[in-house]
This record gives sequence, structure tokens and C-alpha cells, in this order.
Amino acid sequence: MQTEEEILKIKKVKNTAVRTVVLRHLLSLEKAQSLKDIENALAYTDRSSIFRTLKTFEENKIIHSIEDGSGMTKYAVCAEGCNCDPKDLHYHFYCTNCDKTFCLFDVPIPKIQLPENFKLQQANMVVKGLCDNCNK
Amino acid sequence: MQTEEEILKIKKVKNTAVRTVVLRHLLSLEKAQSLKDIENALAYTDRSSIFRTLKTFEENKIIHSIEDGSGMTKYAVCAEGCNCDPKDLHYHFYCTNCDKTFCLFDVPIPKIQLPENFKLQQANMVVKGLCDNCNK
DNA sequence: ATAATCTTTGCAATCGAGTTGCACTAAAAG
DNA sequence: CTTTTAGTGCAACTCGATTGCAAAGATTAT
Repeated sequence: MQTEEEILKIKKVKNTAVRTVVLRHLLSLEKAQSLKDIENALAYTDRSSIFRTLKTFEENKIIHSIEDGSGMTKYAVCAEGCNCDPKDLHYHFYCTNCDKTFCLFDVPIPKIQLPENFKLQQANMVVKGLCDNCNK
Repeated sequence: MQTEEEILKIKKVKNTAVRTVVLRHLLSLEKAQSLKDIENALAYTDRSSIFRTLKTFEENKIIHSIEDGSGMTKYAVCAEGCNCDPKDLHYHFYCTNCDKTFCLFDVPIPKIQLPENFKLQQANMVVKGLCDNCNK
């Protein structure tokens, strides 16, 4: 597991106070977080600073964003070596009970046969249901 | 192809002026529409009435909603016999150039092997890229 | 047929996630 | 040390989504 300093260095993103704390927070959690989640967790850190930090991280492929249908975009740290290409895709699982979003790195995504002349750039695959904790 | 009156009758949704015009409009288009799209197309019909109509349609499985990442939820008429179960799933294709969303009814979705004890309820699969018209 | 009741509609107001302008501070370059 | 560039915090604003409420329309009971 890489530390936040290592990741920032590898991705050539300057290390600042807000960036360090946001990235450390994301790394410490296994589930994708919304801006509001992060804001709540990191009291005293400004929302717009977190917002801009997330944008910077996304541009530099440190994190990827997920539209899970909860109304809030969520963010998760990319796996090592991820370039956010279609080949780096994975499913996301959104629990309709606890509102948590998981990255299903282990579930393979099959190749999608698009209609004639359509060009794939990326994809957002969200599976919804109950997570193991809520399915009791 | 069913008419709007037939669909409303089958789904046991009372036929009203707004419902008829909204459903007719959706049926006439092959691409998923946002609330704003519909509002613009149907001048003189109130936004909140359209909004509530869409909610009613969705609850009664007349249409399904799609989060294509454009920031606006889009709606498309369900195929005949659709119950919006996982088995009725299809991919949606969002064109990053023209902002249109297509239902890919003909592209099969493989069965997803979820982790232990996760329960599938539904899914939102959006593939992004260029549509045939924009990929030139 | 008429009154009472429930549903739908239109308008205005509100909510909330996302985003931006701007001044201030910190860091990097000269 | 001074100049320049980048990052931060605050407040304001945008815009899609949603709701409260009263008027209009449809349905049911009398």
C-alpha cells in the first residue's frame, strides 16, 4: 500500500496540507466517499478546497469518480497502475440500504460489443442492491 | 407499438392531460430525455407537473431513469414486458459529444457474479463515448 | 344532480450539490 | 528579499430537483 506522499510524488501533484489530509482519508476507507462525507469527516477543512482537491486528484488519475445514483458523486482512490482507461474498469456496488458504495475490483467486466461505429471512452457501471452487511 | 392510452391502461395509471402528452412525447423519441428536455419540448406544461408525472411513471414501471453522468437524470420508456428487474437490464450509451443517451437493447448484459451475500436489485450501466453520428 | 372527497395541476418557493469569484496566504522562482 | 505562481477559505451563486399550497378537475357518496 502506498502512502499519500508516495502517490502524490508518483502522480506529480504537489503535496499540500489539504491534499495530504484528503488523500490520507480516502486511503483509510475502503468505500467511495462523497464530497459531503469527506467534509464531515474532516472538520475545519473548507468544502471548496476539498472540492478543488478532488478535481485535481481526478485530473491526475489519483482518484476516480462514481455516479452511483445517490445524487452525490463519490470518489475512490484508483488502484495502483490504474489509468482510468476502459480497461481499468470495475463495477461499483451501491447498497440501497446503507448508502455505501464499494469498488468491486475482483469482478471482471466483460468486453462490451457496441453498435457499429460507436466508440467507447469510459463507463460507469453501478450495480445496486444490498451489501453483505445489510442483507441479513 | 403500444399507444400511450394502452400503456396507461395496462399499468393502471389514470389517464390525464399531462400524462398523455408526456408519454406520447417519450414514445415519439428514441433517446432518453431529461426533465428539461421534456419541459422545453412541451411548452406550456409546468415543470413540476412533468416532474411528478415522471415519478408516477417510474413507480409504475412505465419508464425507467438513467443516470448518465451528464448531471441530469434521463428517462426512457420501458420496453414492453419490462418489469425493471435486473433481468430487464440493458446498457445505456451516453455520447460525450452530443449529450444524447441511447438505450442499447440489443447488447446483452452478462450475469454479474457478486461477492458472497451481496444481493442484486438493479443496475445502472452507462457506457460513454462517441455515438455513430459524432464519431466521424 | 349536488355536495363532499380525492387527485392532479400550476406557480412560487425552497433545497442542496456543485461551482466560482475574490482576497488572502503560502510556496516557489528569480 | 522580492516577485510570481499556486493553494486556501469564505461567501455567493447556479441549476436540477423537490415541495407547499391553493385552484382546478375528477370521482364518490348522498
